[in-house]
Amino acid sequence: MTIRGVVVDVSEPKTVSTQYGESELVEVDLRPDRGRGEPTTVTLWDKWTETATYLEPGMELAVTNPEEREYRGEQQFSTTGDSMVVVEPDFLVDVTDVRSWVQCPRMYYLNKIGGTPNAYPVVKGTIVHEVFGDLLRGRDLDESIDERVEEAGLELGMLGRSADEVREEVRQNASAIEGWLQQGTLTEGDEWRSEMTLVSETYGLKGRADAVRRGMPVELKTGKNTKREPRFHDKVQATCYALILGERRGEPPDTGTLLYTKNAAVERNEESGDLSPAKEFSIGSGFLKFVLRTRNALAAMEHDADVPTGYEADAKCEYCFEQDTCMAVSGRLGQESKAGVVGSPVPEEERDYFDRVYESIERERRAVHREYAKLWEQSPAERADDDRALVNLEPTERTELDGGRWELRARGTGAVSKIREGDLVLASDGDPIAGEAELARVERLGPEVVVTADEPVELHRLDVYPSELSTDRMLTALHDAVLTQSPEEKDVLFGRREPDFSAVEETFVPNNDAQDEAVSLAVGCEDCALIHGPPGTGKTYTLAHIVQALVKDGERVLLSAFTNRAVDNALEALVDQGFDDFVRVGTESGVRDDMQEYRLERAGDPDERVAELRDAQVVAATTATCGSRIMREQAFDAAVVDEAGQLTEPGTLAATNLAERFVLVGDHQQLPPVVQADEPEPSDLPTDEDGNPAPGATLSRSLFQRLIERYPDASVMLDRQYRMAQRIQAFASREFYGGQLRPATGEVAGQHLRQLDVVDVDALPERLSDQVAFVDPDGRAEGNTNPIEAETIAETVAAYREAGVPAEEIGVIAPFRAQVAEIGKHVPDAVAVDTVDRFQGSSKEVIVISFVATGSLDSPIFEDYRRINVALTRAKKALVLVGDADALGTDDTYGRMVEWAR
DNA sequence: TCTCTGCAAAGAGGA
Repeated sequence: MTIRGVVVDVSEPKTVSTQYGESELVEVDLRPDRGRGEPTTVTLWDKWTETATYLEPGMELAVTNPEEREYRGEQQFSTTGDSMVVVEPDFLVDVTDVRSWVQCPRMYYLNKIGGTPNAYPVVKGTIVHEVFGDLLRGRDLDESIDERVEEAGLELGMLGRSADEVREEVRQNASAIEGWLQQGTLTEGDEWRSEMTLVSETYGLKGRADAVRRGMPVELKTGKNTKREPRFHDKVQATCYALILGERRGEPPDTGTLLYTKNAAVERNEESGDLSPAKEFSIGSGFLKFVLRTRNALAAMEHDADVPTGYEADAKCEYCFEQDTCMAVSGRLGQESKAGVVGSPVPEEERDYFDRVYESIERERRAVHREYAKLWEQSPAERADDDRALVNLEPTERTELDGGRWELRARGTGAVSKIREGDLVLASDGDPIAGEAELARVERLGPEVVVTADEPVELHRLDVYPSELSTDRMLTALHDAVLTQSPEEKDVLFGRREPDFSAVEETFVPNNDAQDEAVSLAVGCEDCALIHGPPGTGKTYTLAHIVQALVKDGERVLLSAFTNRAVDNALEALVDQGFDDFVRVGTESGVRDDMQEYRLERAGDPDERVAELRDAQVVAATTATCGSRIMREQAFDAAVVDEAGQLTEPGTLAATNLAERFVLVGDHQQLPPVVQADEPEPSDLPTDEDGNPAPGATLSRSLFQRLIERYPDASVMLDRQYRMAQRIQAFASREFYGGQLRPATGEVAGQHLRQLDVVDVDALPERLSDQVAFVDPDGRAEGNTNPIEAETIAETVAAYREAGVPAEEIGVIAPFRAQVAEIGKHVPDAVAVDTVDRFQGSSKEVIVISFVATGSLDSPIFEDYRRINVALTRAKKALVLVGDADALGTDDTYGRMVEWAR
């Protein structure tokens, strides 16, 4: 049994005499049910009083196996010898973070904001870990080493290491592993699992254990340790895994193993001590509790987004390898630090910005943690209608691939989910938490589901695997922007100076003034240029011209965007213009097939790989990839960023940090960045002098929008659109672009379906003969669907089809995923049916929009008018709005839309 | 019960 609730009060510690002598206690008042229940008191005894010192009202607390008693008619609880106390159990602490926290809380913080550098020990450690896994899977040693070193070609090249030298070093480490495996430690009955993904609901921990042998954790270290005992922080790490394994099995393992593989390379006469690589240690309940208290200290600090000072630990700073960094960061950000402070702080507005963005990112991190919680929130059966998992798969085939990986196949159920091909997912035997689960890559979806994974799991279920990668990368981008950029480079970001431009006389785009001005602005900018591209205005085409013009000036250019699709589209535009001297950085599954030939391979000869990147004049990658440790070391003259309106501030910074100056291309009147966290009410946000949210106070306001509002003179709006008929674009132009958006030519303005040879307009019903139509089907919303409306949509689509419009040229847009699925049942596959959000960026001759809502517009999805802007501007020749006129009329903007469409 | 794209990850060194 576990008592869990929100802390309302924490008493002062008291010392009392008990039958066992003096004991300390703290009483904590909790409200169960996430703060909704009646308050109850939990007494924390002895060492758990340490955890009480971090507790504050508002934090969540869980106590396992408490003693329950009645006191004056009230139910009270207290810790027992079997109890575990967990602070903020929903906050999932990474096991490696507990390890670095034990070394020094400030080291944890520095790692978190600074990211992992491309350092040789890290890269080598990774290779040795992979070889370890291969050996456990019974693979040939030499073959494994050759392949794993080859795979790290790019990283090794960046570090100036030769493959031969690395192979030799890895071989020495691996021989220690092999020797240990052969020592008889590995017997027939040994049960091995390598790289085990572990998540603990009870203790709020997650991580990947290097290996688990007979239920006991084995951690591999590529360093040496000639002491008898494993290093303390290594034991802490292994014990965290023991804690999680204990939750799964009822009883934690009593032994952990550390494998120090460099011991094998130490000369016996050089150093005395214990040279055996494998060191075992026993895991007692006291140690398990210590590890959990450490985790609690970390979680409590994260609750308030506090910054550790280093005084929390008794580590000696003068021996610390991070001392210089630690002092420099403290100095720049004005933080208190045990190691001391060096340098002077950055200006106050920059420190405030850092704090605000940091908090926004940490809110987002907590939202990702809640996604993890959904892994165990519901039983598999209940999840049948949940779109974050594919359940009830029937495993059909398991094939071992070259390199020891497995291809797993299963029969699907045809259910829809947010899982897509190429995604990284948790593949499991049906229970992703307590059962066998492995990280896997989705290769194919459909009637047959195909994934690849390291272990041959019985494929019954796939779950979305939440990732903190983008939050981590936003954080390092923030770090780099504030701490590594020069004061001059930061002036514009912090509103201290108007962006500078030098005059450009050349003509780049002869037949479109705004596009030409955009290219001139971009080429002449000294700081930044902002290109505002409404729907259909040729922003990708313009962007490609900008890249080419910069290249012609001898500049090294970074081309980036939020999505892989946008990056590849921009490259396609470049290829169309006859330019293909670029390198595409990204994962194989992310890059479109026709761009694979430009993709930078990671594997190969170190010198060749790194030369390919270093010598590239144009490098293209998503902003997430710009934050990777490889890209962070690249430098560019200019960064050109597409889809900038959909990027968070720190997301944008990941790209702009790498360049001297930047060009942002986007449209802040279309969809804003996707943010998972519930953001504070606008009234609760700190504001700037114009009444806008202060920079970075919310992630859902893009840097593009902030800068374009702050520096209108640094921007150009592309005002001529090549997509929509005049009649179709009119409403969007008026509502969202101040009437500035207009058709590029008379031909564009006068487009009509009758111009398509295959279409017989006379065959269309009267109400669909105009370019814009409104239909009220008199439907009824049922949750997020409206079946009657879906039928009307299907009839409308059928009418266009019968008149000769090809299915490929018809698109249907709905606000909700559920309605998308409903409509999908009634229209041919070739008709694209999708949510507004996923339709952004594409267009069709005919667009039919389903509004779903009846009676009123009470879903938050209708609150952001930018969503209707996107929906209405996808159509070229015909647009049909299908919805309840009364519901739409309850809102002024939607009401005007109906008036316009009728 | 609102919308959702990116990413793999991996860690040595000492008084």
